Amino acid sequence: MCPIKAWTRRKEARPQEILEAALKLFVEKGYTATKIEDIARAAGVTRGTPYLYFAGKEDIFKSLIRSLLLPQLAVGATLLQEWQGSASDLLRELIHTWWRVVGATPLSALPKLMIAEGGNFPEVMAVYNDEFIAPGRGMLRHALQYGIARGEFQIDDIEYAIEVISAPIVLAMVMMNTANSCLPKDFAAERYLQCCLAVVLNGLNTRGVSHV
Amino acid sequence: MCPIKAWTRRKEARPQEILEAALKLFVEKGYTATKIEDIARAAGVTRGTPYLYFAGKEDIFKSLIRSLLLPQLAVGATLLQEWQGSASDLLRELIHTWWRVVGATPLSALPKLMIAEGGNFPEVMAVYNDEFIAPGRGMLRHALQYGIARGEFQIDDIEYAIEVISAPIVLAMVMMNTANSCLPKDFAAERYLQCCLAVVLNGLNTRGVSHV
Amino acid sequence: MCPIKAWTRRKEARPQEILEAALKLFVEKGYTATKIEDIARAAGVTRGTPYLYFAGKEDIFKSLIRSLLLPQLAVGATLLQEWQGSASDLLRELIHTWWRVVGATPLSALPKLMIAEGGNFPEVMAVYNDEFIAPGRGMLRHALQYGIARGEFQIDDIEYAIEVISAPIVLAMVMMNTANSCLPKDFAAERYLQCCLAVVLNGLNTRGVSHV
Amino acid sequence: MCPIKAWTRRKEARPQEILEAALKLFVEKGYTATKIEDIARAAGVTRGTPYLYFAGKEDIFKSLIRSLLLPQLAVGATLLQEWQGSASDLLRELIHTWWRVVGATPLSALPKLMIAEGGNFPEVMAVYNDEFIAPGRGMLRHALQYGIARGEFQIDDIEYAIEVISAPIVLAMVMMNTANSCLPKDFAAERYLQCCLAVVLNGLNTRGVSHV
DNA sequence: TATGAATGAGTTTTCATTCAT
DNA sequence: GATGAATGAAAACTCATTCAT
Repeated sequence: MCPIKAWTRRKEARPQEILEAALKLFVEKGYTATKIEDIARAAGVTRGTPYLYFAGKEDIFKSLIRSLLLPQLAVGATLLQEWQGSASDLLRELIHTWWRVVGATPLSALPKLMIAEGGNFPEVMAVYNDEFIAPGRGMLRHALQYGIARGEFQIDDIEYAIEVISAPIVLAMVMMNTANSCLPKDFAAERYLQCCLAVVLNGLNTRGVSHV
Repeated sequence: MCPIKAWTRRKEARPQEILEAALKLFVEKGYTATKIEDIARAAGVTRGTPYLYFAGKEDIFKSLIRSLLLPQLAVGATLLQEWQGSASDLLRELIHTWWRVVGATPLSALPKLMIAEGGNFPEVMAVYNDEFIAPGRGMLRHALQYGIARGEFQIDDIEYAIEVISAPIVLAMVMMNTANSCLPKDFAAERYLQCCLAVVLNGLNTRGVSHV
Repeated sequence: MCPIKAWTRRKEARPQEILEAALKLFVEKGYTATKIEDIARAAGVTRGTPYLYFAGKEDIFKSLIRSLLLPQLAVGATLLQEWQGSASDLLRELIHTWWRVVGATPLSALPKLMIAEGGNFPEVMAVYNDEFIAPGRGMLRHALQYGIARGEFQIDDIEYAIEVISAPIVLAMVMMNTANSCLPKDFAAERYLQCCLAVVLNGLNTRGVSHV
Repeated sequence: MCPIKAWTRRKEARPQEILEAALKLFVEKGYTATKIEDIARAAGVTRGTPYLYFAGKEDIFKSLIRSLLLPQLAVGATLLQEWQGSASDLLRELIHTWWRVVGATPLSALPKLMIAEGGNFPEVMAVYNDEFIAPGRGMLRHALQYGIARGEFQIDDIEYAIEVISAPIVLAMVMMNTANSCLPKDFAAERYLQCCLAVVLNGLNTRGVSHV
């Protein structure tokens, strides 16, 4: 009825600020456990303000995912088209690009978000699968097939291999967004990717020696 | 009054039934989004009954994690102590045992549960890390060190390697508990593990040939 | 979280009590101005209880109208079928019956309710028109046509006459449900109906004398 | 800067436009269900503007009623003073004047407004009764007494007769302001008034014949 | 004057928890 | 032990009102 202190800033960045606050909290506490007022406060506004820009909590969630997903359309697809070198290097490049474009950005929150909340938002899950997961798998698939064609890779089961190769990256993104996760302290992304590629490309076994 | 009184007193597995129902729903919808009444109905009882066995919703969650975790203390530790063969075989054995004991049981729900809800239950997270993650990592670490000592494995960064190797298994467990996940249809665990071990042990590169 | 004093009564009459409280308040203050908590308190329960029986405020309103309307199906239709006497007496009988069945019961609240809120509930309005207004008009129409056929009534415009004849009754019902209405103090329904019928049947002009 | 500055300063009919918009919406949806922003938009201004002219929503409502009521003071009182002819004709004249001055103008919205909202605004209701209803009833009373004095009318209960005679007019005004009302399609006011007067003056019974 | 972003009190609605039966 | 009606604290959402521009 009688506001004590009215707004001082008026930005067109408001919606973005709200989405950023929401992302942080949804990732941290989950969708249902996050209160609108938490989001509002984290965005520096009051209870009613988010409703000026979004229809409600669910709309905030969906807009959030959408705003994360939209810029992702067609990323690094050119990388694959033009590649001339070895499949190993292509895979290295792909993984590093992936991390730069996804893992080291707010996008890295998506996997955790969708693991935790996807079941409650089937349509959002479908969009996520179609526009984020599927293209990513597609690129990996392309690289693996390229390696097989060159006689460089030997893979029995491509679909499963895609899963195996991407899992360390995905799980790292999840863990980076999880407090008290079991990730080694001072997680160094670069070294982790190196380790990941070393295992994936060469395996643990010492080169050329079969201990089986 | 009525001498028959066909009132088959419900077995004392009541608490267990409630926990099972709760596990299913917590995994499916998340902790906060799951209503006590949902749990009660799924367990075939009414709203008030869970409170006869548990102090409240949070107690159900904690009891649930505890009941999953407790039987796990010291599993397969003997495997490691007595192993005589190759490190590759030890790793194979370890992974398969892990899947049998965890992946193919209700325990497989734990990772998703803790990813989604761990942030809201730090103490539970701590227990999970201490009693589930740490021992698992410990066994993997042991196997890797065994392989290094035998000159069989070459690993620069053991802690990261542990993460890389376990990620495909963990993520598979997560996906198995996620509706509309991106897992390939008709996921065949056994073949997936094979693929996983093939990559981890030998890498993608064809044996003995360096394309780098 | 910790109810001080739990319920003492537990009735199946609860929904009815809530509807009665709601009727009183809706008529008194209007739909939007009536708070769920008002209804709850007037029904002797607390905020949450109405939601055990109704989906929400709108459902209470619709259920209310429905519960008022349902018993009305086919009322006094028999009166018309069997009538042998004069049309004047039929009209007298009809008006008195109408008052007894509607005007002197909670049903008398309907006209005011629909005048005030019908615009916001078009479907409810349609039901009200179809099941309450239309049958009533139908009976009046029948009586007037009966009178015309007998050469007893002379009416140029039946539809408008129906309106003219029913208006005093309807408006009386509205006013009876309006605080500080302009109805004469100590409104005596019986005398009002007499007056109404006197005017309608004989007009104000002294019998047989034309002052026009 | 720009010398043209085609910024046609909005006429000072602003408050009037706001009241007109408010009248339309209050009648259509009710006071509480009408949002200030609805009114503002309908008046072609924005949320804040009504507050430049009115203290708040309630003030808009009261100003509205006042602005409708004020011009009504002493309307047609002269008609009564100077009448020389028959009482029937006086009544005819009165009813037609009433319709012209009230029924065919925005004033016709008043009855519905007061029926729906009067209970929440007792002071407004009092003003309405004193300045609108009472004078109207007074004029009718005067005409009826004139007719009785002339031996032209026979009326047992003047106050009730006033109600009976005015009800068709009042209810017509209410219905004209109600969407989906049960009024016959293409309501023709003039014919309705004729019908009304025919019934009121002569009754339904054929002249001079008693069927009772 | 006019705007419209922001506020925050007030309502609706949900649901964990209690307790008479 | 079990039930489920009822509670009431808390969360989602609305909207009259304010005020910097």
